Formats: sequence, C-alpha cells, structure tokens
Amino acid sequence: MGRSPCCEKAHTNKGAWTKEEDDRLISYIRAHGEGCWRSLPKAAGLLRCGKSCRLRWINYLRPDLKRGNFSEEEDELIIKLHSLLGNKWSLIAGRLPGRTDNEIKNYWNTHIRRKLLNRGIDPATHRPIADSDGHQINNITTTTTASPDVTTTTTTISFAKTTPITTHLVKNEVEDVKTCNYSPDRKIKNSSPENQKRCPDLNLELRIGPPHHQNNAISSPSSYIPQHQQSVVCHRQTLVTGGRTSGGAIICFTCSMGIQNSKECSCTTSLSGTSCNSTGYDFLGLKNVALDYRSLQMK
DNA sequence: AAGCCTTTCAACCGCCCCGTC
DNA sequence: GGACGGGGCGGTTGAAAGGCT
Repeated sequence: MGRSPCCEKAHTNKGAWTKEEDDRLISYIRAHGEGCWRSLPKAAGLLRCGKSCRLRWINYLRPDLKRGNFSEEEDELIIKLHSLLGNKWSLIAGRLPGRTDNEIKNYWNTHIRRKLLNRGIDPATHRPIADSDGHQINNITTTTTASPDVTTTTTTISFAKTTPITTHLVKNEVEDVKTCNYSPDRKIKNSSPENQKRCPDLNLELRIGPPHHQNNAISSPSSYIPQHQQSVVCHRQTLVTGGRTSGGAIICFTCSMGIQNSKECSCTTSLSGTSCNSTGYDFLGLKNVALDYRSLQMK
C-alpha cells in the first residue's frame, strides 16, 4: 500500500504562480503564520499542493529573501562550503542569509560550476582537473605565516591559462575535515558507502601545515586512521587530535560546528560555557559562539 | 525578422527523516 | 516497535528569456 498523496492532484493547479495566488498565500501566512502546509492551501483558498505553497513561500515570497546577484564573497563562501559539505544546499544556504537552497543550487549549477571549470578545478571534487595523461595541470605552492595565535597557510594554485588562485587556509581547518567523519546533517550516514566515497573528495590534497600534536594521538598524515576504520572511533580521535587549540583548549570540530553532545559528538566540551565557547573559534566564519546547528538550517 | 540554440531559474517529483500515535 | 503523516531535501524538468546565425 502506497502512501497517500500530499494533496488532491486532480484539483490542484500546477506551474507558474499567479500574482493572485501569491497575494493569497502572503496574506494567509501574514495572518496565521507558517503552519501546517498540508491544510494551508484549503484554508487559504488556494488550489495548490501544500508542498507547492511551502516552496513558493520559502523560495520566493519570504520577506527576508535577498534578491539579486551573488557577490564575489558569497561565491567564494559557497565554493568553500560546498567543498566541505557537498551538495547539502540547505546547510550552505544556512550560511548565506537571505539566500535559499534552491537559489544556491541553481546558482551553483549555472555559474559556479563553470567558474571552477575555468579555473581548472573539478566542481564535483574541488580538485585540479588532470590532463589526458592524468597529470595535474597546475602547480601548487604554499607559504606559511605564523602569528602568536594562528598559523595561516597561503596556497597559490597556478594554471597554465588562468590567473593564479590564492586560498587562505587556517591551519588544521582542512585537517579537521579530513580526519573527522563529520556529519552536519544526520542524513549523512557516516559509515555509508556513499559518504565514505565522498569524504576523500573534500579537497584533501590541500591538507596544509604540520600535523597537530596533541595527547600523543595521531600526529602525522601517515598515521591517519584508514577510512574503513573511521566512524565513531575516528570521530573520537578527531575530538582530540583534529581540533585546533587556543589557549590550551582543545576544540572539537563537531563542537565548533555547534553539534556537540549530539549523536555526532560525545566530547565533554560545551558550547555553553567551556572551552569551545570561550575561544571564539571561527571556522569558515562559523563562529561557534552561540552557533546552534539548527540555525544552520534556517528553515 | 525568423528560427534555432543556450541559459536561467521557478517549480515539481520522489525520497528520506523525524515525530506522533 | 511499527505505521503513518508532515516537513524537508536534492535532483530534475520545462517554460521563458536571451543570444546567435
């Protein structure tokens, strides 16, 4: 027995929304707020599927939407987040106020993909595209600068036909992702074949800077846990080894993303008052201060 | 001007997760 | 513990707009 359809398809409109339908939806949500999407169309007098109403509201009618072109900063943030999260458009959208997952997804497919290809980067893997012989077509050089608080590595990627691209990576940011089977969304099965396949694609060749030495744990690239052994074990290792330190506090990557003490994290640090919170660790601009994972999803 | 091709993006579809009973 | 319903997500589609010949 299949599940019941979300709406009576025979009596619903499809396709582009009319101004009148938009007005009805807006005025209904203004009056009653977002609620049960299934019953909303009937209550609002719309011949639309509830899901269609939700989509229309979220992607187009919401008052806090930022319309217009993406800025260069937004472009780069999307690229960076995509390299870490993959096609998790809702999570990426959560870091771009006023943008929707659908909008970012479309923008990725129409603009950023091409932009990366022009740079000689495979948009799926974020790795340099190899030539027909399998050789990478670029040169990567790195320089490292150290300040008392943070070690910053500058990676310059040179292409034969394009201008150099320079990325600035804070020490161990990439390492955090490499070693941690981090799953910001519980839909990502850490141990699933799909995810295990995807993790190596997280720009891993850009692992830069000396490995982190903490608590006699993993200290060199060669001692990373083999991928097939990663999962909870890997995660716990990462809690110790993958995080950055600041003032002696060890910062769990997962905590830094605001997911501590969830199923993804069993470390003892707390956002609400101990090490993580006090450090102000800024991962991709994700200041952990008051960062709630739920807020990433925004919707 | 007309026809064809390409690009863009709003909207749909099907699946999955989670909460409730 | 299992069934069910609602909501959310990512992938895909197709109409409209723009560009090119």
